[in-house]
Amino acid sequence: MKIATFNINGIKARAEALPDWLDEARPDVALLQEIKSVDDAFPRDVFEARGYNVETHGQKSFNGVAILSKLPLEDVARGLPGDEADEQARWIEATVVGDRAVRICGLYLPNGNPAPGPKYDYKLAWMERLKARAQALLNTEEPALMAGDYNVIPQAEDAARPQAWETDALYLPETRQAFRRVLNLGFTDAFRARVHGPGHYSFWDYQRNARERNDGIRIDHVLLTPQAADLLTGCGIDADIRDRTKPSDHVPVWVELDA
DNA sequence: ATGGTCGTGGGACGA
Repeated sequence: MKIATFNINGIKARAEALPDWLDEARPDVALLQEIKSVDDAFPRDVFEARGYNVETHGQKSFNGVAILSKLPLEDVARGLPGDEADEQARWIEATVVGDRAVRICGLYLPNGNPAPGPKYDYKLAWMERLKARAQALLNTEEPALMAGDYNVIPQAEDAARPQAWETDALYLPETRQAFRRVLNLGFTDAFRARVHGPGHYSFWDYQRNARERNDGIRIDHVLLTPQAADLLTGCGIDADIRDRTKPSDHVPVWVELDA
């Protein structure tokens, strides 16, 4: 089962690039972030025509997440638990039934800039709620994963110029600590389990020719429960997608599970 | 130090 996460930065703007990537990469499951669309405006027919089941959790103009799956989706849930007043569409999860059932969560973690400030407070509070959901997933002792745009640069090796991010909400010590607290519950960063060293990024800013200079950061992650990590057979970043016509500023990150 | 680029929606705001 191939599962990919992709921050598409607007479904309308990716009307060509997203289907093209799906046809090439052929993921069984694609977790999308920043669809920037309400549910009714999401072009689900484009994906249903390719054999995908479509579940969205949209919002007008901003945020918004979705799951595309060639396998049946069960028990779909929208919204990260822990704050009934939170109206931002940043979390969707479902059980994907292949050879085995896998609980799959798609997330768009708040950016948090500028820090300090209310947006950074929201980011840290959101990460606390994430930790609670993560612990609940572990407690099931079933294969599960949480994948998406974490807006977290975990370590210096995950940025081409880490010094440039020192005061940024994506790399502040408190941000990285909150991310480690989730990992330390018992999750595996799928990419780092298989690929070591610097130079592997999932985001390049549109500005300052960041892609041409490979001035990137690795902020899109797939975190696996131990039972999912047992099934891990591959992981990759489709960096070349960033060089296509009208690309997102993020690229897909994928895992292959024996499930 | 500043501004540089996108997307949404049709003006700012978010990233």
